Amino acid sequence: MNKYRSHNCNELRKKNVGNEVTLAGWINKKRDHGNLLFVDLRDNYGITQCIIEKENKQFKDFEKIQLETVVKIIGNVVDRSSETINKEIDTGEIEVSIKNYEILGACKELPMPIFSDQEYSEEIRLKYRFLDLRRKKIHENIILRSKVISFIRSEMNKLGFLEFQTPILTSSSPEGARDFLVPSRLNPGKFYALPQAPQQFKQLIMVSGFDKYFQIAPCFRDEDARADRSPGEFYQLDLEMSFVEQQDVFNVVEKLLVTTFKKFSNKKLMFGKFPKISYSEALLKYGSDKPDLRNPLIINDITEIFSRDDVSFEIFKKLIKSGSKARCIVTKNTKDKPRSFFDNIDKWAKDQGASGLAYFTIEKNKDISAKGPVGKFFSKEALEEIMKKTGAKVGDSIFLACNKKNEIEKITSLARDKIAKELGLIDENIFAFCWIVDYPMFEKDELTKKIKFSHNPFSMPQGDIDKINFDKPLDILAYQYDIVCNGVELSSGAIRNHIPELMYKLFSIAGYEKKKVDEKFSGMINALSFGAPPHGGIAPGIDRIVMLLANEKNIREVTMFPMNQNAQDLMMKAPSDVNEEQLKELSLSLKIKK
RNA sequence: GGGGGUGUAGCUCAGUUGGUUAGAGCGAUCGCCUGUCACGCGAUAGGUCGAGGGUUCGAGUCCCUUCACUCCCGCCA
Repeated sequence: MNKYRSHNCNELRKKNVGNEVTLAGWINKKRDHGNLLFVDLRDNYGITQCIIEKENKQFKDFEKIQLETVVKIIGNVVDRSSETINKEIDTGEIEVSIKNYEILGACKELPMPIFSDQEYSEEIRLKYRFLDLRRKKIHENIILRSKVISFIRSEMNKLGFLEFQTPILTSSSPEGARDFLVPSRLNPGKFYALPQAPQQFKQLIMVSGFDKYFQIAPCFRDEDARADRSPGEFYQLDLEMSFVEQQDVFNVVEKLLVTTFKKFSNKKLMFGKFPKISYSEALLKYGSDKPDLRNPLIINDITEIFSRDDVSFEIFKKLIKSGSKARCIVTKNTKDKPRSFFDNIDKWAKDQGASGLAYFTIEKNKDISAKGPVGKFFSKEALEEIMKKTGAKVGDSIFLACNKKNEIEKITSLARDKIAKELGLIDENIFAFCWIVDYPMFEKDELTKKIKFSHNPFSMPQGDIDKINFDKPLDILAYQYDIVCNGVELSSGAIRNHIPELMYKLFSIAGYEKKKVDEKFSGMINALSFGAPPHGGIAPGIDRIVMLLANEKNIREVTMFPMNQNAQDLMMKAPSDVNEEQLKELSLSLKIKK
């Protein structure tokens, strides 16, 4: 026992009654009855009720102590009478009668209450993060994060993976996100970059013969934030394996995620074995490469219907002639939904920048017919064809949109979420994982019309290498894959291209000359020509995994010291100015736009 | 870079068609209270209504500009 405490605040039970104990913690709450004062003393482990009466010389002083003051309390554990037992807390059967106390850490007037379920502005929370972190929910989230990470570590160790650290100061890479740059003092005018991910290093670890690597790796990307995306930095479970095919990586990660999610959440897994959905199928059926599979709605392409003579929906017909697609979402048995339900969704779609969503409901009196603003444009036969194609039945409704491929994917994807929410189709108590596979190696930049890597330039193209048709780069698929859970992109990975000639070839398609590749990826391209094993890996996002497990919508809720949306740390006041001396040492001068 | 939301007491919020002295709960301070666990009761203090400009006899409320926070689009291989 040290001088601060003999027990923590969640330790004392009935068996301790009669003991003299020393507790230390924060004053969570006081209930002052004038001649009798209850104090809830809180620490990391729990709460113990302490009590002081006016007979105690220190009573008057104690009454005045500010909440959140840190105190040491010496007292006797006493039994609570049956009617005063508090079942809400673990120590609720006893209380500590205060003999003596001592203030260990005084507390000023608080900018925000700690013991409260109130929400506070992000600004206050971030500025006083150390206070915010005392609050129950977020305190528990951070503890959960720690437990999840150490569980993952031990599982990875059991699976034979070795954990290695890779450099934080490395070189800038031309592909991908914007780099954070760090000026070099010893090399004036030159810059390090913080790693966007340890991508090249982990491949070099494979070339070095270590076989299986992992790391809870910090990653740095200078891009704008989102609710599920921290500005600046985040963590990945980075892993890489030698002599593996795609399925080998899947086996490891699937097992790891299933055990992790079962251990840390009560929610059910929708699939024991993650379904595999190709990128192109995902875009067609869900409008997105990160579909929420809890949502049963499916998007159908019905472009062909509009070439029929007995369909007179001229706006769509015209758009389709100029290259647009028509796609629809069927909602089951919605014939009795009020007109406002449909109109609200149409209005919502317009708010999203789409031209709206047309709709009709399939009815049958004598013949099949369609009710709704655009129902009249479809003949009985056309409706029957739509029903055949989409599985729609009498009583179901159909929402339609028509636009260019990219646009229609975007709006139908959003509409799929929106309609499911309106109809309450999403079971919040489920985790629905899936693999998205068969990503294209390249895509066309809409602005520049140039061919560029669609994801990771180091991915291995699919098929027999000798037979790949490099003249049609957009048709080349890659051994590139993502894991998606409940519509959240959890990780992406690939089987890597370990053949230098093939790498040069692919980079040349994306507009990089051999010289440039040698220059920008010198470490890796060189290494690959000295006996590189076939290898592959993946990197699940730790923050997002914890976010799903903690049932939080915002990544800040599972991050100990997050930055705000403008990538500022309001508590530490980062980023900050530096003095002339520092700049001079780095051979830098500032030119700031007004 | 673009679009939306929010901004009123230390904190969370209310504030009507533009109309007297801008309110409530929590917190703070003071007083009363021996079984509370969101203790109770009474009193007091606490406001540049984010900032600046405009319209008006009169602006928390209407208009313009701007700032902060946040959500989304772009971006994130």
